[in-house]
Amino acid sequence: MPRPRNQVPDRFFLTTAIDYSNGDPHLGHALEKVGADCIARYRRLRGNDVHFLMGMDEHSQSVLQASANAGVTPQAWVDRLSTVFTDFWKRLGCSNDDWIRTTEPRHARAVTALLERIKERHPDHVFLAEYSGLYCTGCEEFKADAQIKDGHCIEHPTLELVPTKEPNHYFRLTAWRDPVLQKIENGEFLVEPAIRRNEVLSLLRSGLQDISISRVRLPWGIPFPDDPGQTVYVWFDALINYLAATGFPEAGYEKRWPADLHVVGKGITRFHCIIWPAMLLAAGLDLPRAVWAHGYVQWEGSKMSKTAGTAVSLESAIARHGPDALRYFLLREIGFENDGNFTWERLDVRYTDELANGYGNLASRVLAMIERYVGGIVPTGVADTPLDQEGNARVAAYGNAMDGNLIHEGAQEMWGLVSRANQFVEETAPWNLAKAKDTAGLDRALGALARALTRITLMIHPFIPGKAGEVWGGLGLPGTAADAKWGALENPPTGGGKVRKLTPLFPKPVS
RNA sequence: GGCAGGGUAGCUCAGGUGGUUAGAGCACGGCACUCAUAAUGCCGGGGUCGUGGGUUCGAGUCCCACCCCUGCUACCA
Repeated sequence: MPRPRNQVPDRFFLTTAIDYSNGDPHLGHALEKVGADCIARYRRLRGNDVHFLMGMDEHSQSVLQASANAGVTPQAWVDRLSTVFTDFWKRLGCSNDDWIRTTEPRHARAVTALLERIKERHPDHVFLAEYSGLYCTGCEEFKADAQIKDGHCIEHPTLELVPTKEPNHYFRLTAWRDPVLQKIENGEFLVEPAIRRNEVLSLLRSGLQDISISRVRLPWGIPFPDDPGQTVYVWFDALINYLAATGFPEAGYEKRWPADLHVVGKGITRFHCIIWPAMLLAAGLDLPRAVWAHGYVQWEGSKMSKTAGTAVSLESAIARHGPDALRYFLLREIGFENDGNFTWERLDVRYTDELANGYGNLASRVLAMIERYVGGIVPTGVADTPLDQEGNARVAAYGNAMDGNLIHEGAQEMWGLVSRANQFVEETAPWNLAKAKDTAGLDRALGALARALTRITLMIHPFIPGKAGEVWGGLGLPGTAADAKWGALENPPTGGGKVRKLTPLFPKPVS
């Protein structure tokens, strides 16, 4: 399959879905942010000029209602949530370059400009029509089928739903079905993984309807151009954040647009893979190169969303073993493709087994042997040991996997090298070399182990940037792991650094 | 209902176009080692490959039926 995003190797504009501000962040939000951050960090390692965007979706009826329930103004409500979200993402080590909020002026400007641009190019693609639906007087909004049970609103089963019509502005989505379909089919616009691509394709093939893009009676939104009585429907509004963050419509936005990758949840592919590209085509703008739709975090096999999400708070999940451990768990156990289960037991197992006994212990034993047997200076030497050879193969396979956003497979390659490094320790038995005063043998073995640990550290850095950074320092390497480039992974620095022993990176809880 | 994906060791999963004793990691049992966070390495036990038929010299791998799970099925985001 062609990968057009690699046509521009230097620049990489990466986004996550903007989070909906109707409640506190949970593990599901965290998976997406951490996964995208892992990709962003990997891309920097690859040498791309990464621009990483995250943000908040702050309009809509639900936000208005949530703020009313809390007894505060909508603005105060979203201000607070924006802070809560950014604090969590900072604690989890997210390296986003920008944080956009749909209540910002730069966003409203872009929404208005995009609508104007569509109307200019295709005057009949934005038009007025009647929207009819079932209106709940309790919620003061139209209800979708999924929100209706036995002919009544789920929230207000005692009230009658009122069939209502209102004039809405519509977008002629149907006109763009074939162009969007074609761009997905020919690989110009990638929808990944394949299961999501198939879903989107079948949706497109089964036909589309024009969509309503405005709402009356909803003050909490962006005013619809030339129609002060209506606001822009929240989804039409929200998608444009990716473009707004490039500075659109101001000159210079083309330096960032199009996005190279939109990371989203599997539930919102039709907005990102059908409606959004249609909007862009109508406005004569380039499509993003790719959308990656990840799965969900589940709890005991069922959805962990707003309702069930209270089972595990993000706060407690971070507190268990620290932010790096949670990042690692989400990416390793849950993965970035299928759904996965969160359980405390699995979190503990991954932590103890892979981080403490695996990576942490390897770092600990390598640094200790360098300290004890060769005076704490990393030996220089020729990278021709079996461990170096294994490293070459693992690094190459890691790169292939990570290039395709298969971060789960990337992690597997990294673990393959950890395993081989531990074997290498047993094979060379440096403690015996030391007894035999075989300094050449010690240099050769410990030099190879230092190079392997350097490679492992760089490969694991996108997953656990904090702890990997500590090991980088422990190896006495120049600069930081975050600034290191691919060359350091292919040909790790050949020694000379002064090691520094570390306190255990992943202490085991005493129990 | 329709479309799509899946049901393989206790757990999480690998197993292109059918072919020697079905694999990995974790968990479990034994042995070895001591540099390391009682860590690591080696060996081993453990599976009627959802069910029932069929094609074939031979099927986890193809065909049919059935059971179960998951996702999508268009304006909650």
